[in-house]
Amino acid sequence: MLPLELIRRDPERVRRAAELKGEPAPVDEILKLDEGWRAQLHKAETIKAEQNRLSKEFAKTRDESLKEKLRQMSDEAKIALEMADSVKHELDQLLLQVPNLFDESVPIGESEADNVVAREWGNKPEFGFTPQTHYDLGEALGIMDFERAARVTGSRFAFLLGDGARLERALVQFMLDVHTHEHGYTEVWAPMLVNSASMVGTANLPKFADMAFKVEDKDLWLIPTVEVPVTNFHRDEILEGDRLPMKYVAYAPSWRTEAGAAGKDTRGFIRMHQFSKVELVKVTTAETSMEEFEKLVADAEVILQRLGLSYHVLSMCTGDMGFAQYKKYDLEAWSPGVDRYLEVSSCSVFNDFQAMRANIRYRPAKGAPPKFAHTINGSGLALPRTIDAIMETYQRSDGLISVPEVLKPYMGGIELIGAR
RNA sequence: GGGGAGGUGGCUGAGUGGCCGAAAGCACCCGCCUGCUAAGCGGGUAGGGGGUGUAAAGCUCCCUCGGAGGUUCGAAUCCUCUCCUCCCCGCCA
Repeated sequence: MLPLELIRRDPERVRRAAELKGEPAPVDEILKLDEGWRAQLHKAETIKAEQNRLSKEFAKTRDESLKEKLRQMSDEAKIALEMADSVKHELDQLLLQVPNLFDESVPIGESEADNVVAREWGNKPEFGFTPQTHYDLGEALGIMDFERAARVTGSRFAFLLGDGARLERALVQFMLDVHTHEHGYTEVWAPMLVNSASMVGTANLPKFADMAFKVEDKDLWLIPTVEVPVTNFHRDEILEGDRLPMKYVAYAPSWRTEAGAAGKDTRGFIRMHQFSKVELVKVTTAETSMEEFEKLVADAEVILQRLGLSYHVLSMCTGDMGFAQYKKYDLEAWSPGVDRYLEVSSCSVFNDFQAMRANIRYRPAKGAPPKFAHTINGSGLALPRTIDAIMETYQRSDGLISVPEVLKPYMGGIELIGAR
């Protein structure tokens, strides 16, 4: 969330950011409630101060005549504080609904059509035949099964089998190895259910409740991304400034309801209710966050480069970047079978937006007052579409799939996927 | 799942109704001392919010001892609920 103080001081800036993001922002209501809250709080605290003073006097003098008056003041103070609290509560709820500001470098725009290609890498592969889609290849080779998944669970789930399942496992291992050994991230194995406070911390609540699966009768949610438990790992903590940036990499499944995506990407291994993801998370300072963000994006790109996949980096425009993000890049891998780019990573910097919600702070120096941290995260990478891009890029005319060089050690040395 | 013990500042830990936002120790910071280091001596160091300051500082008030309620003029301390941790028993991959 944004600091109340910022909204007081510069409401116009907040309004403008919200407008360009296409998000509603209850700035006027907030300003009004803020004024009311402060007036009521002042009133309540005045009564409370007097009550505290007289109560101390009573402790000394034991003057019984004070007692009845104190009893009354106690009630008055309680009511006044309750009134202030209820306004503050309302105010806090509204604050959670205000979208983040955005960086100067973010392109202004309304939809995905306005996103800007920041850079491209690799050449789109040429085939002497018409390339097949990953789902045709996968079903023909018996390594992907959507039909049985629909029977066992429902739509937007998949079984991977044989070399397909192994490819998924190999990719996870490969990505984790690169990020831990070469990029200096600490591997994390995280809970896959989190409580509501954590969901609020990363801004998945209250706004995006319908995107996540909720456990019945419990205050637990299936993680829509492992970013949620990993970022909340430091919730309500004050970190030592010299330990920053904290760098984590976590592998976990993500669960999403995909509400609002009806009819979109219904074919293939693209938009699943459950998908694996290797996620990068950083907690850092205001001074270094933009630089650390660019480095994180580069760390994710390394995976695509090593896999030999052609991709481009999109700088997301204001209207397409989302509620909580301060700046965001999407990495999209070229998938010749479906003949389009598939999003395999989304990398965002949040400034202190999440940290304020999750109360993650750090002490810049010994004895200095704590400041809110900056949080960053990005996929490095999401599995299904990476698998799609590999299958489609490395397919052969006979319908078998070559194993990318870097994955061979992770695939037991096999050269071809689907060979029997 | 049953029984028991606990949750206090960066950490350890004392505190059973007002003198407590909190002893003591550790850690850390500033100063003194010392040829250097260690030791020693003196001082300082929780978080959040409101008001007042152009800002910072300062001053001042309010809140916070896992969380939410309650009793009381007054709660870290008493009561209820709840979450978490530890120990014993049972069950289980």
